[in-house]
Amino acid sequence: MIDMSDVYDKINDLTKRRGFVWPTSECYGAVAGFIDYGPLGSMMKRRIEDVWRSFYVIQEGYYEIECPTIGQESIFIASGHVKGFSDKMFQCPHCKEYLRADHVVEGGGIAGASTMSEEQLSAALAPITCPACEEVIGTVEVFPFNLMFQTTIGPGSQRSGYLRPETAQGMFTDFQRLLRFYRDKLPFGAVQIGKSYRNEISPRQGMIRLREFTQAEAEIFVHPDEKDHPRFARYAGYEVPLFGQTQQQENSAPLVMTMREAVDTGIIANEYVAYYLALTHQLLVRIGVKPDRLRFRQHLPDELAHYAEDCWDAEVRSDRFGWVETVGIADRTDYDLRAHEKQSGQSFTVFIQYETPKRVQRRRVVADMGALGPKYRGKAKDIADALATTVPGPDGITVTVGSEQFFVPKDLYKIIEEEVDLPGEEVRPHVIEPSYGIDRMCYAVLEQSYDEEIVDGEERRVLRLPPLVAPVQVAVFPLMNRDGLDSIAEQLTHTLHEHHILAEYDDSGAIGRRYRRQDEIGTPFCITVDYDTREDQTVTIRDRDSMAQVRVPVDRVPGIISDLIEGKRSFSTICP
RNA sequence: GCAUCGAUGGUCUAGAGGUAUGACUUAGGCCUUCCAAGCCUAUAGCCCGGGUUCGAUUCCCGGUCGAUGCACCA
Repeated sequence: MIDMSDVYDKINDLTKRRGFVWPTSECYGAVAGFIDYGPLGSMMKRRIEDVWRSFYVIQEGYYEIECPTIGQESIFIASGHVKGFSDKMFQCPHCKEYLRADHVVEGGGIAGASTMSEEQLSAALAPITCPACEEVIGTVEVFPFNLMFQTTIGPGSQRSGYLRPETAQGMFTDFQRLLRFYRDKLPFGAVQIGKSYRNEISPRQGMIRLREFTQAEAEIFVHPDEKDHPRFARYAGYEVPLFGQTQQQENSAPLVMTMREAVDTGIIANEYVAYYLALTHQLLVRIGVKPDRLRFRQHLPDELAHYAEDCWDAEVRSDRFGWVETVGIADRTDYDLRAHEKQSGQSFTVFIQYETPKRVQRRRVVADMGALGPKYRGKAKDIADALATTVPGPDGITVTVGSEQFFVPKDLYKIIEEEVDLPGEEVRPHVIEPSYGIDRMCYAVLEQSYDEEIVDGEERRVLRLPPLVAPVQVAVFPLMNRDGLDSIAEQLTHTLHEHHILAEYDDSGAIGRRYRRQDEIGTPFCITVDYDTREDQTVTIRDRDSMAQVRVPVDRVPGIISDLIEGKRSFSTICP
């Protein structure tokens, strides 16, 4: 009935007009890839983040941390972003087009381009024709384009720093502190909501692809051999549409199945990943994503990061952009902790006690320091340490210390065979990472909430936002701004504020106009003070979606509105 | 980043080498006893920089932003 084909344009228009999202620093000309959240957008975004917190922090018990958005170079050397987050590019000398060197080389029929050096790529490109202008490329320089914003820390040192391309690294670099905080037990998790930065080459698509964006990420550290979620029962029967590798390859529809089935049949790698798929589904639906516009797509083997065991994207279908990746849920194994261990030289393991100590046979090489000392002098200690980690030969042991080799005859050490009780072992946890793009969630919610209908021959624009995320929670109107109705309405507004409800008072213009104003920004309920209020202390509550009204005593309003916002009851169950 | 097209009050829009039309919105007032009613009044605009010109919002060049395609990215 209503043409929704250019919903994106309508959303863009509405969000600009009504203060949800603005182009940034417009007075100097906006910059692509950056946006400002206006008053209502900031409020809505905050509410969405708070729903996220209610799941991850309150329900799951993973506390939130807050790390700097600028990180020193070592972090991103370890994470692989310094090296791996850059594309090797070149500029076609003829048409000035910037192109991915490896893609063009592969397109030219040469295999293995992804592992080539810049020089090799440059050489390989020379005889290939440019896919943009079809000229033979010829001599060209291949250069790395890193998606990270680089900066320097401090005035003199010129120490290199980067704006973080994801919030995740903070949870990894704080691993040992977090482990202690959670009293040395697995599993535990920490989350972070904050800004991340990627210097996209050509961002478009409004809120979908930004150079500065908000992520909400959880890093859950689990025992590598225990990927059964302790509270899996919560979501075992929860059904989710799964667009697995097989369905994608066979071009078939997503399978709807319970998480129990998905894990048992091996479609999802383990209970942890399945658990957060289901949780994500529940979360996205709660903020206003329609279930029929939501699916979980598994990464195909060639797009799966080499270290990841399994990865699923929650995709939300947009009228304008198709299926948009909005959340990524990955089992990253111990890749990140291992990388930081290597880069920092620190330990990123957890000591796990066995239930009963393990009795093991152990053979130790113990040096006779009384003999080694006089013989090797200053090097005796190093030699003894080296002995401890070697396997003895029949007559002695040859050890390497520094660049020197020493043959240590067998009478200078003793071999001790012993049985010892091992109380436990050092384990490097695996990481389960649900990573949410908050801006994309905001856009999805706006797009899917947008509706138009004809009421009495007039178009009504309404954002059918869930009350939980609507920026303004309730509006209060006096039917007439006189006869004392206005002061009663103002008083009610104050009372609502005292109940921590964001209520907006409006007495300007006809009552119908005021309803429509609130409809357009998604305010779920409007309260009207009329002449009856003066007689019997009742007001009407009007529901945004049905436009229906019920009359209730004014002193019950705060309680009813709170219940409606929190979803403890629905509008249709309100009785006078 | 390349190519094409575009940019006029908050929004939509008319327009011409001589500072701009109309509607909606917003604000104030009148009116109005529940869904953008009516009347009066007001606020508010030619994307930025340079060039041509007596004069440029209009023509030219460059930039910014946006749309589309390519490329890139997720």
